[in-house]
Amino acid sequence: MEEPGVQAYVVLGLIARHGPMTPYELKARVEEGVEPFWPIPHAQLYRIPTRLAADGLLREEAEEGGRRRRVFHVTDAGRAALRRWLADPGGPRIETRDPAQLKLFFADLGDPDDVVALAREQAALHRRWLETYRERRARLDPSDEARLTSRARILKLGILHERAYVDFWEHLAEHPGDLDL
Amino acid sequence: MEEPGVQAYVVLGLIARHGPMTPYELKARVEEGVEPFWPIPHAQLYRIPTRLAADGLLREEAEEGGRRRRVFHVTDAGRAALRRWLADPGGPRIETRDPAQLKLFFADLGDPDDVVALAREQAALHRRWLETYRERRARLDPSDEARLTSRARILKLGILHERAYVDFWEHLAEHPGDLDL
DNA sequence: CCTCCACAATCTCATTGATACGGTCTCGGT
DNA sequence: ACCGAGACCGTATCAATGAGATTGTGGAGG
Repeated sequence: MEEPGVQAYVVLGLIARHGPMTPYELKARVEEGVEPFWPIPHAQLYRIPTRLAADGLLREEAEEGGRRRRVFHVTDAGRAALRRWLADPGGPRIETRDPAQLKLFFADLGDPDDVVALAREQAALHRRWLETYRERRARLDPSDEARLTSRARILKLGILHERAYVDFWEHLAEHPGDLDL
Repeated sequence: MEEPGVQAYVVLGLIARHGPMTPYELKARVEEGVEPFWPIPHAQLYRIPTRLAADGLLREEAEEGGRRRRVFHVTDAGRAALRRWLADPGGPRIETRDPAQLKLFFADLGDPDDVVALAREQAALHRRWLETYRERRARLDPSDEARLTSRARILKLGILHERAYVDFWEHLAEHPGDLDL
């Protein structure tokens, strides 16, 4: 059995938390919550559970009916693997891919006005994300103790994060040429 | 000619700025500066210039000698493509892949102590990055006007960014259970 | 002259990403 | 009851990618 990749733990975790699921529902849950720190293209959400089932970490239960949906359940082995993963503070390096920072990096090769346009665009974009995170946090369900805590925490990080972006790009849009914020 | 991907503009930009280069030197420059916002596995830095040369955006010049190094030069078409790209404020969505945030997201499925260990680890990690960015900014060469500006700006963003991470993880390590920083 | 290590490029191969395609269910209208 | 439309759901396809092993070169020191 190959050591599962990080993506695998996303599906393991989602199923462990919310109960048996089809790949399509996984897709919805990933888009909802996981996307900002670990995007997964939807086709993967059909391939990964298949592999996990072959490794015994999930159990597949075919639904009847023309739309042959496949419902996946966690096995004890799956839960154990998940806990092992959570207990290990290591993992692959964090990665960011931001085309805007790239354009800023190469700004000396282009027109100075390009930077201003870029900054305006990015400021708007990150303001929108900041807003959606704030709203989500406001709408958190206060029942369900453990869930609330972990949800509030990552939203907090998202907000901190987007605030840094907004500050940076807004400042750049309004005071280009100023080197220290 | 296929529309070039983002990675292509990284090599185009680096060669346009620093002059003709071999893939190996590209690798070094990417590791130096681009990695934090657009990582590229080194093998790509051999494949991409080949393709760009086929598209006429680079020109290949084989070096003599047993070590058949290939030096790539920008063409006018290459420079034009680069400027067009820089002038367009759009681009693909920003993406982040952070295993630590993922573990935090699933924290409700594991032992509460795991979070503290994770937070400590991450705080240390991001403190180190914060330090290296600060040092780099201190060591910036004040000659070379345009270069300095764009370099200082992205370092600034990196610092803002890492500071947000450090604040978050440090706080979490010391006051787990506290929901608003 | 030989050895060792950093330098440099390429190869391989399973995995991925992107996306088109093929079904199926539901619901409103007739 | 029948139909059409659009959302829902799953799979197939295929080139591109990522990881990392492998091959080879040049130079410095013994």
